[in-house]
Amino acid sequence: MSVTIKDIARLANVSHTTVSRALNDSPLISEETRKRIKELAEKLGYVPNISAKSLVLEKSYNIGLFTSKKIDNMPTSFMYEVFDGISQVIEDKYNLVFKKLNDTDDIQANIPRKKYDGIIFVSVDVSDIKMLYKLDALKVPMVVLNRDLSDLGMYCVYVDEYSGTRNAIEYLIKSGHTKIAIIKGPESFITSRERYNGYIDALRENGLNVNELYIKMGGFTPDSGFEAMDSLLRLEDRPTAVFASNDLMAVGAMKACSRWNIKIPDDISILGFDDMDFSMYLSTSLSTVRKPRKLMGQKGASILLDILEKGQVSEKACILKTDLIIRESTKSR
Amino acid sequence: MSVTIKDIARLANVSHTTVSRALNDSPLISEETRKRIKELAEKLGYVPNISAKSLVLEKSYNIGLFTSKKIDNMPTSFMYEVFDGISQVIEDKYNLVFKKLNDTDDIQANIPRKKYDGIIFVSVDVSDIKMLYKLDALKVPMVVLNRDLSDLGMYCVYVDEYSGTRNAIEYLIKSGHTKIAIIKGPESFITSRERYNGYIDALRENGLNVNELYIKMGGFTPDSGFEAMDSLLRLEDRPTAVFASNDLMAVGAMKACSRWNIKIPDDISILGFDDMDFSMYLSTSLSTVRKPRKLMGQKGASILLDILEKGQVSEKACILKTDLIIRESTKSR
DNA sequence: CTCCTTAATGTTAACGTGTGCACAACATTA
DNA sequence: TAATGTTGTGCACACGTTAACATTAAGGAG
Repeated sequence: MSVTIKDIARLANVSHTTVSRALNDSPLISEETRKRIKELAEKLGYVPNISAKSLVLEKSYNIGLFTSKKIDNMPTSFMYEVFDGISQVIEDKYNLVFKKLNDTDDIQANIPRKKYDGIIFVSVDVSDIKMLYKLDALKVPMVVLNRDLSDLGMYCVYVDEYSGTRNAIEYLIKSGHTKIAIIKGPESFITSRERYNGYIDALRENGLNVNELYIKMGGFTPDSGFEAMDSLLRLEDRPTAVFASNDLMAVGAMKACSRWNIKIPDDISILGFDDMDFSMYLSTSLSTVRKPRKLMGQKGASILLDILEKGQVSEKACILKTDLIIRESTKSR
Repeated sequence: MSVTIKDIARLANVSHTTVSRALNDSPLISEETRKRIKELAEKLGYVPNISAKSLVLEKSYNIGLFTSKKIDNMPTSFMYEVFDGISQVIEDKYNLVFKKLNDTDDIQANIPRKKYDGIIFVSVDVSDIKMLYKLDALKVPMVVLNRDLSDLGMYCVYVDEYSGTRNAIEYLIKSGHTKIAIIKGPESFITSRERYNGYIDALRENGLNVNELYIKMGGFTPDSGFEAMDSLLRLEDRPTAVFASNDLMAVGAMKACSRWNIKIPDDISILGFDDMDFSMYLSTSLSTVRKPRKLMGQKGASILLDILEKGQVSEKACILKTDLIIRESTKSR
């Protein structure tokens, strides 16, 4: 049996109420008793019973970290890095409870109000919106990561993928490329769309035509990048630069080039997105757009903590910037 | 305010005890009332208050997923895949609470007994043993992943990295290689040691000398693989095959080769370990040893669930096998 | 009809914590 | 000196649930 405030109370010759107050730094208690009780508690190795606290305070000390099943189509490291950032900020203040949700899941039944003091939702797919609405209806403080939903009044932390891509494509244009292809990510992924829009706008606003033949579908996996690149290389009029919507597809694309005996970057430039840990060390190191995944987790967590502890937060949305990293896989024309 | 068993009791004209019994399928209740109460509960959208349950049952419904800070030196996808396997098995039965521990952390204070019904510890570094002893002393059911500690009477699920490596090296030997180098992982990592031992024994038992010059240190990162390979290529008598203790270092090693204009696999064969999602799609696809990371998580979780729910489990240790995947980066002599 | 057994339900207490209210001791003001 | 304010502490209850024990009703055996 572990030590309770009643045990401490008995030994200190006070009521358990006094102990409770002393340990919670209530102003109603004299400095002297507070010190005495705290020392005693420390000595006895007192640890508060979370269940009892939860029951009376209507707090669970749980933070739900949710995402959709679609996350399985993302590179495995993505979720972990976000996660890592979050848990760094949360520390021991809350339990971080991870769950993959289906949009068919009954959120009302499985995510009861009482179970989570706050929610961090990592959104990857547009269809997540259904779940987000349901979660929002629970009236539990929530922060959405990886997607801009400030219009709906939700707190969100996301990366400006549009500008990130646009800058990258503009860099290629400035380097003399005019025939620039894109390998898109999964149709329904938010990041895919943003990156695609950045690509399109960069071309348009620099007076370049959008060539439908240069737009290929991919699935964020190396093999889809391979296939897409393969079909680009079959074109009579090949592009001189290819933007792969993520590094994993860029790897596949590079492999296709090596099959066709196409030299990177001499024959074709390749640009990725994400900057994964291996990207710098590919045989031809990959130029890419670095996305601050861990930082996104940290920001999201600290906003949620602000809401939970201070009851308010300075701004509804936090937008993070990417960095363009130029390595060996891109070259001027 | 949410619905409680007392609310249901009032509406059903029974005592709250009856409701509790009905919902928990107690044999003390008539089939008829059980059905009636359950329907009513469903209709009212009753959700049990976990805190109250926890308080009286002395159960937290939390499972701690712990690892050491050293995990940061592992490829980011490793932890996530293990994690993913675990949460697949745990489902909604427990909360999965992730925490990185320092060996300086006061485990007695931070991981109180009551807080976790069970613990899954992912061990990467030999020094983790200190934490494991402390955790074991809490007398909370625990399963250790990625390491054999059955000697200490702990439940464990791990991969036979020794045999995996040994088979891989023997494959190289059978392919005619005699000058085989290794790029080791971080000195204190358990997997590094197992893989190294597999390498050494494979050479010895096949009558090959162990050449100290062919043993290089690495840190499981691409750049360390690059450096190690670079120094191997400076040798007068170069190896004809290199075993990189993980795929990330293999990537770095391949880059070093491309800098030296060394052709893989014609001049040198490269073999990795892990089989990461991109390994198959490197320009020269990587031969490697596939490690069932997700499966390890699943097995560990199901053993823990058995302990928690059935009170016992068939076997203390579960050993998983690797697969040797031969691709383009290795070639016979 | 009485006594005993059994099945179904109710009564009450308990888990560990926080809080509204009451109260005592003491200090301040008029 | 009486009235009022301030400070520190304790009492009793509440939170939602389970469980030991008590009670009731019904049915069967004598």
